[in-house]
Amino acid sequence: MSRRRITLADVARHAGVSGTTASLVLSGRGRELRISESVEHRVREAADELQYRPNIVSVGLRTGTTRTIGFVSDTVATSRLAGDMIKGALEAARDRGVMLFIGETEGETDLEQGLLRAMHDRQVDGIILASMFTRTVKVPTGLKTGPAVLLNSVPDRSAPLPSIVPDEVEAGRTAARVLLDAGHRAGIHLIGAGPGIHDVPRDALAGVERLTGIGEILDQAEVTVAGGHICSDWLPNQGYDATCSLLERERPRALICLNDRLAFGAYQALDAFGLKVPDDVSVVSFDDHPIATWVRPKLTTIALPHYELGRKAVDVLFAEIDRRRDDVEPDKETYRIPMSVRIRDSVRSPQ
Amino acid sequence: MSRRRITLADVARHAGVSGTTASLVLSGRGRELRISESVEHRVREAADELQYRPNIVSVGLRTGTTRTIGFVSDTVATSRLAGDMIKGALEAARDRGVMLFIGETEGETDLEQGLLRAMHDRQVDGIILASMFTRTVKVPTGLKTGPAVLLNSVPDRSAPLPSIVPDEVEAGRTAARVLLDAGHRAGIHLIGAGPGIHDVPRDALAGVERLTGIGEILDQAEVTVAGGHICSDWLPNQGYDATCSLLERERPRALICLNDRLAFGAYQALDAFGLKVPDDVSVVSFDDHPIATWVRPKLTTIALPHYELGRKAVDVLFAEIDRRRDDVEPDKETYRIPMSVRIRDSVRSPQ
DNA sequence: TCCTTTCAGTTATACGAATGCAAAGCCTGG
DNA sequence: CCAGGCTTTGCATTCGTATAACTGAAAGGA
Repeated sequence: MSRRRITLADVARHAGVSGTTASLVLSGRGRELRISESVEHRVREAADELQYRPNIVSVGLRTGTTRTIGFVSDTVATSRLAGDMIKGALEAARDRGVMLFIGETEGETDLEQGLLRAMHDRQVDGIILASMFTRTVKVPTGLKTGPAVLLNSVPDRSAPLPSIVPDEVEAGRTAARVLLDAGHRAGIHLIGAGPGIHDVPRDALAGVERLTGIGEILDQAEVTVAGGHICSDWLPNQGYDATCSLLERERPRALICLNDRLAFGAYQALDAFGLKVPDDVSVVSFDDHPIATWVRPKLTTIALPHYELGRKAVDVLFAEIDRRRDDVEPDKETYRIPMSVRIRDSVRSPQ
Repeated sequence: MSRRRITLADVARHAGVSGTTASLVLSGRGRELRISESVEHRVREAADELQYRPNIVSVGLRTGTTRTIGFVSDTVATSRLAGDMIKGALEAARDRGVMLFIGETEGETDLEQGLLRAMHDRQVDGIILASMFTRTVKVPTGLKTGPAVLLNSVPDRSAPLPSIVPDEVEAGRTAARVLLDAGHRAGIHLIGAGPGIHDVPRDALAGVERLTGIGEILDQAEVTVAGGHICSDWLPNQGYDATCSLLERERPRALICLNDRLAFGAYQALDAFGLKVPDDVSVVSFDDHPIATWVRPKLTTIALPHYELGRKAVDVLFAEIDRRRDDVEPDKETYRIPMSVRIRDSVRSPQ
């Protein structure tokens, strides 16, 4: 096909110097190692002219660093959430000249192991283990060797690792404040979880934390939640069913839906009962799924910061890589990324 | 940190043979090169015991093949479409023991160039250039060097490349047949494009092809489209507006929406006018976006085969890699992946 | 004058696996 | 008992880059 790639040796020959000299110049250490200005210039010229690009595979073999990180998630396709997280990670990586391997485990341990091994075989500089919904995970052994970060999940006691999660408790507080600020004091119902703090779908750490935040603010205001309805999955039809069964019993003034898909179902149920959002019932929700702007009226929701989560994961990972290099003790902090509210048209004061 | 990786030399030493022998055995060429059974066994034992894994970076340097491919798309986050395509590609890659680099160009040529270069620097075995909506693309120079495949786009005359696209024309035919089979003969309106074959959003190849298929079948049945309404973006609010302006003028019996998000908007408009789907108006659409199963009644739609597109791209890419290796002339075929209909509850016979 | 520094690079080697070539061991037939 | 062929294994080199160690010449100091 096209002719052979240009190597460092070609550049050196073209500039009439040794490979070492060319290497020194191009890795920017020419100055400190006393390469003369003229030689430095010659080498740079030659590299430019030949369009030299270092072969990263070779550098990887020699130095052990490949400017490559792995992004392993349990599911990439389930929702666009993953997409935004990957996008954030991708951009942060690009800023550093680093490439991203991606892999998907589908929650299966052996696939996960295989993937982590495949990545280590390729000498990745670090790994991001991402989860598609916030939860506690057992850290796989394959992660304990090199630099790693948990994204959207926190480690159980098995191993300390830095982790990045959305600040769900604060999001819960925000949601409650939105309703209080609008003047709601009664008839507030939860859709998807509650009323107890542990009435959440299995492993749904986000649920627990959102409820915690909600409860905290409502308690402070001495407002009590009128009721809650747990759903096993946070999907539209469950939101619909839960809301219907609520509406058969009583007339709520406000709904806090645990995510936007539930809220979408709730909209449908309210519509079926001839109730208007926000005149009859206010709705506030979580995630800022695209559908939140598609429904009428548009949904006020507390946004998951997927993009920022992805970016932050890369930042923390590189900090971790640096501390390992410098032999500093590893990070094990949990970074909470703020979730900001998107005020739209689904909340109004009662009356 | 943990102790040094096990290398081939360790295995050889442990088995009491030379590196060559160990290499031969482990690369499966022991038989053909007549390594004795006992030695072969010893080497395998040693490799097992030490948990040897070949360092792919090294192999990459030596052989030039890294068991890695690049997946470059214009946007990964815009919709979940990308997610499914990546998922398909990922699984097909995993079946081959290959890893995937991903990158995003955001449609910018210089980012694209940088990415392609970064991938070549890492000696990828091939590249998939994916587009998030079906269109014609100018093949970037960086792709002409190595094996490459176009996904969800076709090359312009600048260079021949194999490409994978959904079979949109046939999808259009299917949509038309769905309505004809239900007995619709009049009052069929298009939302999002039409009535002319080139009344589509800029670059929306999918639009042209869907319209072609629709027109073909309706013509055969001597049915004429009652009207069409082009939308600049295929988003819910545009579907809403288009449908509202239609409903102000006349009463349609069936809508063909050019995608599910438009259909969602159409649902809202129909609802606002007090019209019921499917009793008053049938709706058929394209894509099979998750929302198609969330709306009530569920939407009959012709599904984009994202997952299959991703898989096929990897298959074709590897076929291409093989033919380059064997010096066979390159592939330049366009592979059309069938789009299958998801019959749900939004179509009923008129009357 | 002789020895030490500094300068401005170069030579040699390593990273881990693959592979062409050579050679050692074994067997068989004369 | 040995030549010659086959079988089995090892040595040395290669991929492209980084880097420790070294060198030859000039300059500086006693």
